[in-house]
Amino acid sequence: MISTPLQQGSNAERSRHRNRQAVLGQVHLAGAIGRAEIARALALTTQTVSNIIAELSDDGMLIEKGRLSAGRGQPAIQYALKPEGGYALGVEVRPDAVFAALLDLTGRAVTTERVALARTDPDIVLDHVTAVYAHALDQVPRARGRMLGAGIVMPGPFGLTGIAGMGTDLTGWQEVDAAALFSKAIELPVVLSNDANAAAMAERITGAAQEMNSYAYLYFGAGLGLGLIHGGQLVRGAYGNAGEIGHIPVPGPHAKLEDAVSRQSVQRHLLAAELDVHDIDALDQLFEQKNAALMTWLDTACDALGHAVAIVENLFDPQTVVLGGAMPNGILEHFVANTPLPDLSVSNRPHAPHPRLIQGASGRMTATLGAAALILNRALTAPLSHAH
Amino acid sequence: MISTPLQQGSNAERSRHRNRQAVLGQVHLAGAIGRAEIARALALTTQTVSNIIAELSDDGMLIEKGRLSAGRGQPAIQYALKPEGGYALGVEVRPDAVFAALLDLTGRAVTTERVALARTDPDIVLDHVTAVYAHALDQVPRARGRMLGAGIVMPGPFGLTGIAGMGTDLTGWQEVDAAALFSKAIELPVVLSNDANAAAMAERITGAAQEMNSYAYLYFGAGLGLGLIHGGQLVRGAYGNAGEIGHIPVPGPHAKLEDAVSRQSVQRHLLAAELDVHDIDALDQLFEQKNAALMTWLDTACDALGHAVAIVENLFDPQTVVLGGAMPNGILEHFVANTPLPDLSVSNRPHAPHPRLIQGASGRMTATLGAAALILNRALTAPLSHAH
DNA sequence: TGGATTAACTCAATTCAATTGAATTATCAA
DNA sequence: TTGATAATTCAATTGAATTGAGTTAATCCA
Repeated sequence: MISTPLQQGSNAERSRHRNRQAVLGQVHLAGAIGRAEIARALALTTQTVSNIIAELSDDGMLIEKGRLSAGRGQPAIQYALKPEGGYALGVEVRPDAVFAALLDLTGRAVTTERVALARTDPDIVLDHVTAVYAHALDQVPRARGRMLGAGIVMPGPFGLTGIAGMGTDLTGWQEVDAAALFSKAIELPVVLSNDANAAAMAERITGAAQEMNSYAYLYFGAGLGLGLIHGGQLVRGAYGNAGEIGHIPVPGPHAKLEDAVSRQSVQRHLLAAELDVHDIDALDQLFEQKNAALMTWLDTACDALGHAVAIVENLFDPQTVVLGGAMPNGILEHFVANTPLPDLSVSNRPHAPHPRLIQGASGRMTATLGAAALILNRALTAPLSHAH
Repeated sequence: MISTPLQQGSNAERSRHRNRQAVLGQVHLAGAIGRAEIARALALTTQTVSNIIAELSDDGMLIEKGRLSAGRGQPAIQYALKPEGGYALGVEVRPDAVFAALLDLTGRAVTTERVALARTDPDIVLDHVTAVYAHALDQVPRARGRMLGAGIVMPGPFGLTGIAGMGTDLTGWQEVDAAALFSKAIELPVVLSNDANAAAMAERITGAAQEMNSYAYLYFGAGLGLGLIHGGQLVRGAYGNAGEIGHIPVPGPHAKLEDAVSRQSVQRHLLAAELDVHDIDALDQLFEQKNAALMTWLDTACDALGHAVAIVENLFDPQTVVLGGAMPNGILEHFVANTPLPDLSVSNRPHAPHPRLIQGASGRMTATLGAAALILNRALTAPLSHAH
């Protein structure tokens, strides 16, 4: 589970690979863009970008979008990502179900699926994931042969740690190389991640943080998770377990953060008021009804969330903090509007270019889509070089 | 103050630059190493590495160290960094003084200096820094023309933030482009950073974390700071203010972390016991005497530090946490030995390859040396590419 | 002791992917 | 209509890597 990131030298082939990624990234960022502009952004010559664009068009990853006239000079031919140019599979393995989504190159979900899971042994899970993948390819035959890879979300933390066995992790997966197993089963490059990290990446590909390179993401899952993006890449930590913010002790009535802010927390709180709430829709209904028990929970949760924001801001100094996850949209909105933003923070600046707290994606599929986004990000982002 | 990291494409020249960095990095890491081994580590051909080594030797950055026989085959000629091959200036600007150090390519300090500072206006500071630099070059004439750059540490946070004006930041610097001013004054590439981030990098270049790519560093300065290294690079945050861990509220008797763990904290505590302690040596003496007031402070401080470790471990999942800064060595040792390591942490793993908490550099010059290390790291580390 | 084996190293030729420079095209502005 | 501007293309060049065929210096083993 230790990721030993290969320190690699560069040669012509690897340079071209990097430049292709960077060009795709610029196209993705701009939506539609001309070659000369890409060349300026990447400090390459227009000739080079022309060659790369021709190659990418040949590969079916780009389409022409006509010319855009901007003042004097010949109008630039605009290029955009061709949605059918590549696909990423996103899979989320939960204790009771497997979720899957197939995203096209632009990040749009072309098919999604959920299958129930009776047991979580590796064999069973691998079978289901393989089946789900096969089914997705049947649904979208044009994706065959154009798969970029699969992002797979599993409940963290990975490996044996002090917060394992807290109920969220899967039995039977503690000591196996999950990425290798999946990769062998579905014959695709696989990126493994926890829910929060994946969801964080989704915001960069399709969501609220597309123009941002450094941001933090607070994810409502069973617990509370954190995803960190720095320099356009996920900060995964040495063993892939970065972002376990839920287990941090906080001042206040609760022992740790996710006792105050999480789906489990609200369920427990509502149960004490004799309300047995199991899914997002039921929660949404209570929220629409302004249910008193829910409202008191929200108050404490907002305070605790403010605390989480304080920690994250002071530790990472992000451009913004995105709030998302498996919660009703209305409740996310409520959090964004009512979480007290700490004064004592490096992010409390007078002319901040971004709001300190913004709303991200919501709903059941958030992490599943994020899983696929991990793959898309790899295709669309070149690791940035420190300019000198 | 916003760092917009340039997304750059690659070409032959930039590839070579990257490969030179990577080769130097391998040599630095190994101490002495042969070309074929470097080639394997970087996935380059031996011929390429041969060419680069020849170039670097011509440039005076490497020296031959004889042959090392290792089993069969022709013994490899070993290469090592040539100390005189390059120099980095480290400068720390404090409210009352400017510290400077000149490090050679291997990270050894060849000259250090301290000059008192009456005022901290940019003009005054720039004059002093320029003078200190000139003096360093006089002391070490061979460094002339071989300067790689200057790392400059100033009290953070940079820019206008919610924790500005807390007494640590410098007056007159809030709204200037400090890096540009320094760079113009001393005519060197400049990297700006706060004390904790710089000190963190020092551990990677010369200290306790040379083989690590992902670790956290807790720094005792006036307050308590955090430095994060991920993938061999500093996590600076969007505005360069990442790591302000001291301002985080913690459970316990103190409002925020650095009320319990910092130089100011211990000074305040000792003052209540009628002990006026101003420098590290005096503190060390008290520690040697097992002074009762100091010991009670240490007890609370250890608990608070354990809390900081819990946060850092769960948020970053680092290989280790390094403890260092402007404290007597004995006290750092005490902290490393007595800080309670939280059970509820992703770093609490059964077969951890590294201790969870280790001791880093201590003493007054820690951040100054770290400042120079920022420059050396740039020369010795190529940004890592995610292998595919 | 001496040949086989192994691995590091060198030289020359080749290849890849960038840059350079000159020419062409399409639009805007006067 | 004409000149300026900027995007684009084509052909030649360059820089830095790889490839492939030797050469050298050590260990292993008969």
